[in-house]
Amino acid sequence: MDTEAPRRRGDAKERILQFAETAVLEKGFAGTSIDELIAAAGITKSGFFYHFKDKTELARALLARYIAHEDQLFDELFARADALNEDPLHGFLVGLKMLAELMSELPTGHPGCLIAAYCYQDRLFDQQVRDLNAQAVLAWRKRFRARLDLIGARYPPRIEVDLDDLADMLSAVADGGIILSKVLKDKNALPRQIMLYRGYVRAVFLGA
Amino acid sequence: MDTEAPRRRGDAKERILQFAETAVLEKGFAGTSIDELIAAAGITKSGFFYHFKDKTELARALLARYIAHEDQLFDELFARADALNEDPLHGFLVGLKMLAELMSELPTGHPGCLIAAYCYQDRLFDQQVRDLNAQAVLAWRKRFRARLDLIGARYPPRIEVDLDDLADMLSAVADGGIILSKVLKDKNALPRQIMLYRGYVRAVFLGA
DNA sequence: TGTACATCAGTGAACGCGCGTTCACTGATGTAC
DNA sequence: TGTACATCAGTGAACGCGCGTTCACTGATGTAC
Repeated sequence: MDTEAPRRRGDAKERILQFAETAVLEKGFAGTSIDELIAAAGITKSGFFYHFKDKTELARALLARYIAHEDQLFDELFARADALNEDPLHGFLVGLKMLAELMSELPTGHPGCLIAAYCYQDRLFDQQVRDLNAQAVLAWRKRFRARLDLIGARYPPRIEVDLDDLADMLSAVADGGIILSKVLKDKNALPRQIMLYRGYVRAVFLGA
Repeated sequence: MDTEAPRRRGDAKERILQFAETAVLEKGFAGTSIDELIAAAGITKSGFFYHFKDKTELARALLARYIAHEDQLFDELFARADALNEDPLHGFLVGLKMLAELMSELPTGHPGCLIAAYCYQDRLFDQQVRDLNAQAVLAWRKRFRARLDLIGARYPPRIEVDLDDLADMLSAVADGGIILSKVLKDKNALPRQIMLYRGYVRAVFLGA
């Protein structure tokens, strides 16, 4: 029943990042010690400082890795959704449904959004990290806004909404849904909120 | 230009709680030291341990105080909104607008939601604190669900939504909006999200 | 009204552990010739 | 193909500061008689 991956020389950095992400989402950055990460990763403290010059470099690497993963996930998910569908509105609605399903398949619920976690401890980080965080949120706004523009060109909105706000709302509902799920220990709260957002988008462009 | 309140004997506990809330929202619980709180409050470390038997008791007191404040705010705000209006739907819509305006009047934006902050470091706290957190979210669901039931009885929904989910969505949009505002350093992001939620509620019960 | 005692709201000094960080060193792997 | 050297991915020991916590004590305020 030993499911641990074998510890190959050279994997340590990625193992550190993996454990660190989980730990930071559970206990915060200041509450996560280098000692516990190296214990989990199976290297010594000096090994840690070989890979990261100090703890703030870990924070930076962690966030950059998280953002890259999320971007890739959204790229792939909406590409798959669009492949099933010509229409930009229906492609988006399918994508949102796939997103909700993906979230409900997570066996122990969503582990948390690192952007949100960092936001609630941002005085611990330098400006570079805060900028990285803001950049990620703006990139998501841009991504979904472009999609909503495409939809709006074909389906004149029935409800007057600002499309930047509607694009931001997906980030907001996702972050808020994650918090609901975590606090209530109900992993379905997040997918239900995403489906509710989907219902709003449908109502905006197709009417009630 | 000295705007500091005079330090009366006996105020120290409340001063600690005040500083602690701000600090915890900016740096997390583990990142906030007792030393900095007593320095800000102007007492010694032993004074801190006179008021709180250990640091986790501070966490508990902080959360209980925050939840009580929020509950009071919602009570008063929706009572005022209802006083202006007979109809439960229009009372709710007015209340949401007042909430959005209240949020936009905060000079430096919303300081953050302690529920969300605790959620992202919940392994730092004991079960009692986690339960307190979950209880608060469930109470808000109950509060807004009761309101939506009242509305639904008079205005049959035009869009099929689960009313518990719609009630939860206000918490989600508020938490998500706070994160947007903080990360983007745009204090209007939160009130705009609240108004967007308001638009959804209107569409559900009045149609597009 | 004065005195005795109790409680409240702290003080001051000490403690030890865990934290992030540094530095000199090393054994395995990769590269040039 | 063998050897010399460089780089990679770490090790081991030490350091000092800041952290949460304890304990014996104290001066101001409140209460009983």
